[in-house]
Amino acid sequence: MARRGEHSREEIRQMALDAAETIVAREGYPGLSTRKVASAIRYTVGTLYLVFENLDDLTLQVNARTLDALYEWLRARQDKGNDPEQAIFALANAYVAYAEAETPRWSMLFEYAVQENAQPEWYLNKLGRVFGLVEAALAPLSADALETQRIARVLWASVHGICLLKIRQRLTLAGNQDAEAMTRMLVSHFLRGLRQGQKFSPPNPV
Amino acid sequence: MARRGEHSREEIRQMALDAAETIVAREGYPGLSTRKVASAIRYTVGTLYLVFENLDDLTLQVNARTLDALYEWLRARQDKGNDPEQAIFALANAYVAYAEAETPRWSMLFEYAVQENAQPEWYLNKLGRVFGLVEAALAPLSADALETQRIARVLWASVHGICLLKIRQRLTLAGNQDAEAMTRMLVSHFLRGLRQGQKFSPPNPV
DNA sequence: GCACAATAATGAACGGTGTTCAATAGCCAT
DNA sequence: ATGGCTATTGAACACCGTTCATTATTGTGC
Repeated sequence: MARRGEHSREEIRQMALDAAETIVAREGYPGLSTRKVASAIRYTVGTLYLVFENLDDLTLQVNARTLDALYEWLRARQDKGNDPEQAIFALANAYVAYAEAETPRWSMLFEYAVQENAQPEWYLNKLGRVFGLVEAALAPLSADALETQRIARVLWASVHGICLLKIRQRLTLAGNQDAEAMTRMLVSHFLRGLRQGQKFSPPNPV
Repeated sequence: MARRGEHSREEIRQMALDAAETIVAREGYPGLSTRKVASAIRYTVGTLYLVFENLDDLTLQVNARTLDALYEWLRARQDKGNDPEQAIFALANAYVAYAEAETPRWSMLFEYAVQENAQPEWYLNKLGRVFGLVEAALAPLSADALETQRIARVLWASVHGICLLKIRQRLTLAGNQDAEAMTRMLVSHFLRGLRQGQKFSPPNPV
């Protein structure tokens, strides 16, 4: 038996999350199991259930860490110049690069099917923080904050879709163009269309 | 014991796929199991393994059926008018509508993580057929078939990304715009940008 | 009509999974 | 030193995918 009180609950939590990340990195999300995590941190399954509600909870917390890591990754690669298009390119490329560099972790964000969409608010906030980076880059293009948010959602969902295609299908179906070319096509056309549209309509359309 | 030869292999295959679809519709992909399928068709697990390689194989064949159904769904809702933008809108809305109407089946297409990307060619062909509809709608916008294919891939990956956001996050993060508004924003800006870009560069850019 | 060979179908067995909770073992205060 | 408190355990339960020796049923040849 592990010595009583050798680790605090919080220490065990961190150890478990570390172990889970290692397992996911090596075997992917399907390879993650309570028994593997428990034995990796030299505790038993029972102990895990004192710290996590269940495997879903553990999964969500691993994903939360991934969102934090992704946020920092994107922030470190931001283009702080004045050209919004350049800034968006930089973000999109950084996003695709993260998905490539940390494919299992990144995949797990979406493979873990959220039943009944019960993502807690703190988790949605972490997601929102990532979207916030996109909004910040887009802000110069629109005076309206709500409109900026909408544009950011649409654009980022699209970049994500391309990223999925790259990672999951290895671009078999993408006519051999790479993800960078695809995001460039998407972003440049979308932003050009956006600017053109604004020329002929008020900046805050109803 | 089921009477020997009561059903042909092919009949058992179809019964199993029907049963699997019902289970997925009711409980989602995670609820699918060999034992449930077997008991639904009043055979035992062993028999399933005479007809399918394993559960992955069965899953892939369910997905193949979904791709066929999706193809027919989209084809039935095509806009055969002359306006490519209208045609793309119609396809995008039909795609989102299918995802809404058949959420578990649709989700399963992506929840089933293809390890090592071992999708067989016949499966990729079915996927390609769906993309083909998008290409056909886009064809009037570009003389170059390869370019059309690339545009279709980018645009459809993007529509898919928006669709994912709608289904998985219930648009919590999309600033309450609905998926139709998002796809309209995406498609209209993207296509406007595309047309504008072509004004200033040769129709077949190098 | 009967025995037999061929084979369709079975289901127990194996090693895995998430989850629970009575039992236990280690620490602290007395 | 002892007893109580509780952190930790791990066996138990109900599931899972997969295999394959066994069984049951059939059509065939006599």
